[in-house]
Amino acid sequence: MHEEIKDILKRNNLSVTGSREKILSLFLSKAGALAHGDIEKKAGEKFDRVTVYRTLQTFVDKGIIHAIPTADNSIRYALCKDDCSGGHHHDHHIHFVCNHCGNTYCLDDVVTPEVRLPNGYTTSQIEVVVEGTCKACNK
Amino acid sequence: MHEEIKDILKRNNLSVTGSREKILSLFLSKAGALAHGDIEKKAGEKFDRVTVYRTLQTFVDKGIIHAIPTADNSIRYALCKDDCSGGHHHDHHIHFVCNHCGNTYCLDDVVTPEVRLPNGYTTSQIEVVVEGTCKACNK
DNA sequence: TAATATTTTGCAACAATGTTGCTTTTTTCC
DNA sequence: GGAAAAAAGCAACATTGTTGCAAAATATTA
Ligand SMILES: [Mn+2]
Ligand SMILES: [Mn+2]
Ligand SMILES: [Zn+2]
Ligand SMILES: [Zn+2]
Repeated sequence: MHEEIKDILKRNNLSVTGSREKILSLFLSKAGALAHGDIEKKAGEKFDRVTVYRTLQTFVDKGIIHAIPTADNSIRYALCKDDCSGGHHHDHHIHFVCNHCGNTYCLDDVVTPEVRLPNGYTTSQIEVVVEGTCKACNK
Repeated sequence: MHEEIKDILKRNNLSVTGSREKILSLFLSKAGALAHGDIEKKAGEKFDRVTVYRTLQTFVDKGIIHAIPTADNSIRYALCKDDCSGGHHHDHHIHFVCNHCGNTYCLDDVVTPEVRLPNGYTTSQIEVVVEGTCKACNK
């Protein structure tokens, strides 16, 4: 596990530092997405608030994580699939926010649907966020 | 025009006040959505910042406007169609953010697409935000 | 219309979130 | 191990959002 983290950092030409290891480990040990606040709380005792911001920004720039926009206006982040490396994001999946447990998941197998726009509009990206009750909470 | 504003407020059991008239007029005179910041700037000389927040919240509660989540995490608001009144929102349209002019539009004629979720998930709401270049900017 | 009850506003104070410059520390590379 | 480069910490600040309360405006009733 620990080696995997170093691998990810090196693969992205990032130096291996405590905060990066810590924050990356948070993502790897959690299925869903993490809100900025969660990360700050869990990493914040050991690392400065500013460092958390800069680390997350670095990870987004490198294509290691991606931001998920939600209705309550609190950014969440989740790990990208491997083919996002290099600063270009290719996340063609949708996101699911559970109103019951509050978790946010990447539904990697659900492809973003086609959207027929009126004439004149051109598309560069489509974001789909579904709200509802997740698998675990429906049991 | 001014009578229309009063009508909307009265229909929603809201008392007619300066800030509500002003903010509502901003929405009626603009095709697209307004960011909170825009509203604060345009209404802020005359009204307190807190009043702007409370007015927008009131409008959302009443179903006069709805919030649009965007990737840059700045809430935008747009007028609801008439059938939203009463605090229940029924906005089954998608939103379009133009990367060129920065405007955000409700595409009222584009119905939210069906999304096939994995077994176990249940849906209560679907948000679709498309980014690209708008009609006006493509000309 | 005037008096009263209700609602809204502004203000102040505060909390939370995000940003920047600069110095010190850590990491990388030779 | 030492030099160069990168990251972290710190402090200060800016922006955004929230709350309680007194004053003002609006609605209601007589
Ligand atoms: Mn995702
Ligand atoms: Mn809309
Ligand atoms: Zn759940
Ligand atoms: Zn445009």
